Amino acid sequence: MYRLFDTLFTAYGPQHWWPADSSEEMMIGAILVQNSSWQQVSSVIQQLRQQQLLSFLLIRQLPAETWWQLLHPVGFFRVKHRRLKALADFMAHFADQPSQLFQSDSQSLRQALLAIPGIGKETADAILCYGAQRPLFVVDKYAQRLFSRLQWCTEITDYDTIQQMVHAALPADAALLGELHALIVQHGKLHCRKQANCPGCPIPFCPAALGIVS
DNA sequence: TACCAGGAGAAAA
DNA sequence: TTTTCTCATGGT
Repeated sequence: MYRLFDTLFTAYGPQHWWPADSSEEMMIGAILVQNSSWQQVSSVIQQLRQQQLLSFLLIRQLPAETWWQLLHPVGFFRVKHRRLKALADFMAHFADQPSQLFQSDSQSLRQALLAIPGIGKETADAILCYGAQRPLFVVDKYAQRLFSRLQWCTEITDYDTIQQMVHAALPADAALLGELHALIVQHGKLHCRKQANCPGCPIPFCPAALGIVS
């Protein structure tokens, strides 16, 4: 796992995740990016920032139709508004201050986030890692695909097993685990796409890149 | 044209 | 319990 991190870091350099100006923006972005490209989400967030709409309060106050229009470019705009609303309702219990929410220990924080409709393990761990600086590896399709091609797991290995594998191999360091996830996403976009044949893959020990397996 | 993107949850089997 | 379907726009 260290070798993978070093290889990816050498190839791509620091990724500077999560690209957000505040924890509030980070949490909103985590919902918006679900099953969507960051390119689309980034432009929407930029618009929201310019209009000073990146606020849990305004998510609660403005009518759904307004948010549907604002979120339209990222897709799933009705679903994502509903999820943002659920998150904003939850944050009202913490005066809309992520810093208040993040005072809890990691386990109860994760359970609380997972209890919010629309926040699953990946989104919860992203908020914990990048928002609250907790040492949790975010498992996504890119990680599963890469580890599968490295023959460290299969394509149906579940989230918890993959996460535990990474946690067992690396120190409990939020910056390190966050950087690894970001590097894997960057690598996935460039060389490890779903139906790609890994052209130009910088991982010398990847069986798929070597053509050993498909 | 078809596939895919920094998922999650409900419904069906 | 596991698999399938739904949500939806935009880039490649």
